[in-house]
Amino acid sequence: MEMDIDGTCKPKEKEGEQEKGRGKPILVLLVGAPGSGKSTFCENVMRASLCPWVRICQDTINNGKAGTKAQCLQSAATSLKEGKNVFIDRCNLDKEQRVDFVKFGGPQVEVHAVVLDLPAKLCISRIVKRTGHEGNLQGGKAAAVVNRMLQNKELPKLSEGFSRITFCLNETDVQAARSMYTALSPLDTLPHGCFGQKNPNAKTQLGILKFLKRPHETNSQDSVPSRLTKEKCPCSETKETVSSLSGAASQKIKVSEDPMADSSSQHDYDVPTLAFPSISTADFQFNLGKASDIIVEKVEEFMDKLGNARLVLVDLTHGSKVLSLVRAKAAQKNIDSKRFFTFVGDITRLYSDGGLHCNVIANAANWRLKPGGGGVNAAVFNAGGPALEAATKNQAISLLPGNAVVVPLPSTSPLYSREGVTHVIHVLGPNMNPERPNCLNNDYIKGCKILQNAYSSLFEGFLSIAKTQVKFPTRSSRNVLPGPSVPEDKISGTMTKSWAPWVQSLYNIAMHPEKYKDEVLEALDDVVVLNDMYPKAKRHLLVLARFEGLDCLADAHKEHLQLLVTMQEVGLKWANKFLHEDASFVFRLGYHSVPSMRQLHLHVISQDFESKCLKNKKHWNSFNTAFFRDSVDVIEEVSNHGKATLQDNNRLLSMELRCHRCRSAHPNIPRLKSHISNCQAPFPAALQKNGRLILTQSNSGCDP
DNA sequence: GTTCTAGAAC
DNA sequence: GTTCTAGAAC
Repeated sequence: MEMDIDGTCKPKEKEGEQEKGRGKPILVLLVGAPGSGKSTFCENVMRASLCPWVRICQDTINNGKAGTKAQCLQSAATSLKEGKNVFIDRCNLDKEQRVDFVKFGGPQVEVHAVVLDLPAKLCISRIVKRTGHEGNLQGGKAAAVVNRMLQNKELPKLSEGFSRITFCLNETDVQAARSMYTALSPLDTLPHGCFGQKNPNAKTQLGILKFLKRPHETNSQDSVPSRLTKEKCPCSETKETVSSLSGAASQKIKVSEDPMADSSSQHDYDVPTLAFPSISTADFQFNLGKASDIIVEKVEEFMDKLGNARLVLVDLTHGSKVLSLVRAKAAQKNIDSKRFFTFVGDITRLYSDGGLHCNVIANAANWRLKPGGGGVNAAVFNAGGPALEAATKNQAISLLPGNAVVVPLPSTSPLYSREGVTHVIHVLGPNMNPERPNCLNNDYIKGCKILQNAYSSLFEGFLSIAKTQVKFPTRSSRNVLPGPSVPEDKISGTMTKSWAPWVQSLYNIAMHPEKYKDEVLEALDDVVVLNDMYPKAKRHLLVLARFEGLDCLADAHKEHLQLLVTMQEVGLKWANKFLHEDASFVFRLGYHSVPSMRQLHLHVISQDFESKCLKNKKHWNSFNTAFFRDSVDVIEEVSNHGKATLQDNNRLLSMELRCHRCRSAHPNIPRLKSHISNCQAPFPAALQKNGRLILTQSNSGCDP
């Protein structure tokens, strides 16, 4: 169906219908994620409309604070009785949330929906702007929440009881709908039906709307008054989740679904929260009384260090013995019930099912850190998906009882996107079950100690995350050695930023190669050798410097000369090993002028560039322009001038694509790749000097 | 560093 | 309509 701005959007003016339509207020249910522009929509209509409109916003209905759905319903009833039109300004993303409002419809009231089905990206960017936080964390959280909400969205249907539904898929649609409701006079009605829904005709419709858009209309983002941008988000639906701690009286925590809703203090969504299961009491058959003692004792010990962060003990079942024991003991000790409480629910669905956001969850892991088994471990690995498995493997391959390992969760994991979990901490507790490995045979002296250690490691792991989530770690560890200080703005200012998490992996490997046995090919005192995770050629290794504070080539100075030589020697050794296996290989050893990953690393790369990981211009040019600094040249420069020359990255990385052998130019990556797979031209003369190319004697015959 | 995706280029 | 790039997300 098409939205016909010129025709149907105009109010009908037939006399008979006027009579019928008169005195029949409209209730418009806005449907959309946070940041979709619901409040702005209402405000704009209300400012120019001749009708009496009331905006009922769940976030402000309670004297400027978030209220309940019931309050919204009550207020809507009153306004409709007074003959006013009503906007219901809350997310209303599923049928269940809408049904009570639709019930207002009937001979006295008409119920419409306006669906702001805008791209998630746009909503997220608005939320980030609105909250004034430019940081990655806020953006990431907003993204996680909006994505989660949109994943579960249920678009309204006429069958729910709406007399009219207007779908807006972009800003133009929003404007059209806005003008339509603004133009509505008290005597008008709008045509019934579904308008603007995405369907095979959607493209035609958008075309028409674009065409109809008047030239003087600015886009709606510009026309948003600034006071609105400060306003809180309109859509929270407050869920009440029962959790209890303080003995007899069960305490309710309110968790708003909308992370951006303003509350007097910091919003729940922003509070670092660890959800953890009771360790060892299930399959490992640890005594419940002793375990609950240890939980409370350890929680108490960590309370002082927690700040505003929270700990939540989670169990799947109501009437869980551990939970009630812990509740009673915590109440006895007067532990702050806002920062430690218990929760009944699935630890992998705390947010989606229970409305409780926990950015970190603990897993009662097995010693192999592998999926399977049963209980919490199976559930967590299952929910985390392959991304969790891979990320776990990155951190450790096994765990001893009493220890914990923190695993940052990739955004590809459903636990991240659906639940907003950024880290999983695997914990291994003591085992009293003779059927399971490392059984302690009821030695509770040992067992208690191990369980205490397990909780200590868990909580310490959580604290380390909570701290970094407040702010990114600075590179305070650099420049530990005496020597010339390194200017912070190394090349075009790109290196002054804090290191984002993904940038750290090489650093972690360099500092703790023993934790990465699967990846590391060779670990020496000064260097670590590993395969590049995304090799850009048949053979592509990295030689990492094991040196704190040596993040990139710009950090390399005279005092690192010996290290640079060692890196080259080790790189050569591996290149020669490969040449021994296949004499047709040709290698180059060198550094990127400005690397993407932290920790100085030497690339050892075969010159076939035959790899599906080589995908774009930047990949190619980073190995085939002056951006790539040959190790031999770097050593010479550092030796002579105390530093290596670095080349401006932007220009070089976006240069045209040229074959590294014959220097012919190619329009795109696929064509280049197809060319280099056949090009047998000798390498350019400059590359053949000074040992920049590593090849066998017999292969060097291609030299003209 | 990768992944995702809109829209340019073909 | 399909392929490819470039920018933004993480």
